[in-house]
Amino acid sequence: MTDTQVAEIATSRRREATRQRLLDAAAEVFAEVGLDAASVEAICERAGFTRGAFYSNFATKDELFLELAGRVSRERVAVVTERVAELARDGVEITAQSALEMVQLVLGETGDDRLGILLMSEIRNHALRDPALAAAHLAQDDELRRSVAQIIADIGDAGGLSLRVPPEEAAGLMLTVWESATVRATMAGLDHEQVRGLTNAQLAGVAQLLIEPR
Amino acid sequence: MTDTQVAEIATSRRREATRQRLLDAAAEVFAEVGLDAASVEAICERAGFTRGAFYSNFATKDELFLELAGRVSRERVAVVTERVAELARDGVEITAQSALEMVQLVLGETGDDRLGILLMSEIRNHALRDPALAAAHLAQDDELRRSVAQIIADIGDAGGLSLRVPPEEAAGLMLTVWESATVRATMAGLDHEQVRGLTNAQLAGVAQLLIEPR
DNA sequence: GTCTATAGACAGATAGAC
DNA sequence: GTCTATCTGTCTATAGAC
Repeated sequence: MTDTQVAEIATSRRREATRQRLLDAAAEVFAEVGLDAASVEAICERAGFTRGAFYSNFATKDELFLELAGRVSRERVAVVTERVAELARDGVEITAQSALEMVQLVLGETGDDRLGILLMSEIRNHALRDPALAAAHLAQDDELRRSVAQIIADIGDAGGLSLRVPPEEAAGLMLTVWESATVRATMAGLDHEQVRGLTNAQLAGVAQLLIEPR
Repeated sequence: MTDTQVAEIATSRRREATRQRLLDAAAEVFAEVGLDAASVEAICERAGFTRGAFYSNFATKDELFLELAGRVSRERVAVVTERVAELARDGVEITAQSALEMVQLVLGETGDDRLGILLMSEIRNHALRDPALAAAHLAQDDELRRSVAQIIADIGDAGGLSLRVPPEEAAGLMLTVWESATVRATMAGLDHEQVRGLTNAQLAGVAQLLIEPR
């Protein structure tokens, strides 16, 4: 390996760190004031850089937002798929009233924080007007649904309970209710724990609806 | 009545018309580009006024947005409550498979257009960061839910079918699914009819879940 | 010493408010 | 139509990592 290659790696390491810090700062600022109201200046200030660093790393604010949106969605999917993996690893062992278990598994520690909720809302809002963003958003949403569907199917098999709709539909409904509940609770000004409690309750109710009564 | 009084009424009439035109124009522009990106200039141009007229009627852009948000929510509620009234007037007459009827009644012709969807998303997004807007939004949402719950209860009584959850909960779920479906379909770039079709299908599915199997 | 990521000033454009 | 504030994106000099 030549000296220049070593240098390149070192610099790109530093560069990558700068990128990440800018993305983290942007996430905060976007969540606080929204994409449009967030100035590049404010993002840089939060990250501890000046605008030179910004434009050295991103062509425009939109480009940064796009990358951030992707990151957020991927993280969301990752958390849930991790749960699927856990489930498969430990071997599922669920009893009759697994409605609540299902709930816990779907959102588990995913107790999305306020920042995450605000960011998702911001992304959704912009996706309604930006076809490219919309496509990416919908694709990642589908992936999330498939992951949740997998969990639900596994639980159904293991617990010996039958669902009134296919796992995919059940997953879609659960996710819809989950999002709606978190947004409403956050809007009502509740704190993290309360948001989670309310969301759990809502999800438990839907889970009961989804289970075939015997 | 004196001449000045007549003049005053005429003036306030004209003023009111100006306000409404500004609000209509703002609704369009906000839906198109979002609250922040919508310049007062653009709103005035759309309405056929100059900025002078704007600041004569509204103190700030935010004030106008607040008023518009209220108007949009009230309209939404009005459409649904009107349906409740119709229902009571005509006398309900629904048969076994009233799942779809329920759907039709809930959204009926409410096939919210693209503009309405974008506006609601914009309002929701801002309500997450503005407590005052959030309170108003949640209150109107509750009112809407109560109206729908009323419809559902009526249908339940008339059709002799029992629901697996209280009407309020059923209404909440239907509305959640309704909103989610319209947003997703709109995001996918579907046209008005397709959005409605997809939303109807989703709602029909949920209605089936809500009905007690016999 | 070289190289480049970053700082910070700068220009052009456009916003809101009156 | 004006005035002030602010924002974006560019450009150049430099600090600091190798």
